[in-house]
Amino acid sequence: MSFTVSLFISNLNVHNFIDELNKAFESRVRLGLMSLLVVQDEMDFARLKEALQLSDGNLASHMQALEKLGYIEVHKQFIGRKPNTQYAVTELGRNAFSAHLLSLEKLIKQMQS
Amino acid sequence: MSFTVSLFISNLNVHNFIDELNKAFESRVRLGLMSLLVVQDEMDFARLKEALQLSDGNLASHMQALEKLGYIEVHKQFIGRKPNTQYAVTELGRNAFSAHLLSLEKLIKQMQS
DNA sequence: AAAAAGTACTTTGTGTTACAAAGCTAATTA
DNA sequence: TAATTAGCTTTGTAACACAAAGTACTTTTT
Repeated sequence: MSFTVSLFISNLNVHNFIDELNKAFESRVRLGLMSLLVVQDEMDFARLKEALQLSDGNLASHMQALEKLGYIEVHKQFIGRKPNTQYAVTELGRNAFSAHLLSLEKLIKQMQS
Repeated sequence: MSFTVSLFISNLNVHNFIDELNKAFESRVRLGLMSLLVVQDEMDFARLKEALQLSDGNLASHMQALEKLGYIEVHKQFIGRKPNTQYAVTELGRNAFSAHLLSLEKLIKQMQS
């Protein structure tokens, strides 16, 4: 009897952890982009593209999605006379990503015990 | 100069971690299914469906995909006179999932340092 | 005996996503 | 003047997720 109960709780836990995960960060690319931006504070289009081996269009659309969610900010400037687009994570984005990693971490720890 | 070099290495690392992640386990549902099966050894259709709040069709198609990849096995039986389908993770699945979690863990630790 | 419900799907349809490839704009360098 | 750079946008395709409905067979309920 207590066996059944504990199984039920364990299943519930998994469900909760899963629900805490942020859909916006599911994909490997998004995980990579956020990881880089959280650490680097600012990175431009070319550097991100190079770092994650993405096509122009693919990177642009991922960034657009993250921007629409308010997770990153775009700063356009000129370096010398060349256009340059810098991306930075917002406070909201930083918090959301932290929460996501924390949920992942909890899930992983749950698995290891 | 050494600053530039260390940045380059850091970017490379992220790229490597991301590449190690298994596409099959990207989605929250897949993560949940595998987590449950790794811990529970065997679970049936109804329990999985209940635990993760999935529709019949959605669960069936996820399980089919995981089975096709060789990550889970299906055991059909009768309990009393009712049909019952048990799912279990395979050795391959267990290893693949472990590797995935390990890569996630490495990525997270990288972020925290 | 007939109707309802359980078990585990399959089928169908829809909307979302990922992504590559090509096009585009405006400037810059060769 | 031609090619390149920078950063997109557009277009098209294939994959995916998912709900809802349909299916087949059985069992339970009435």
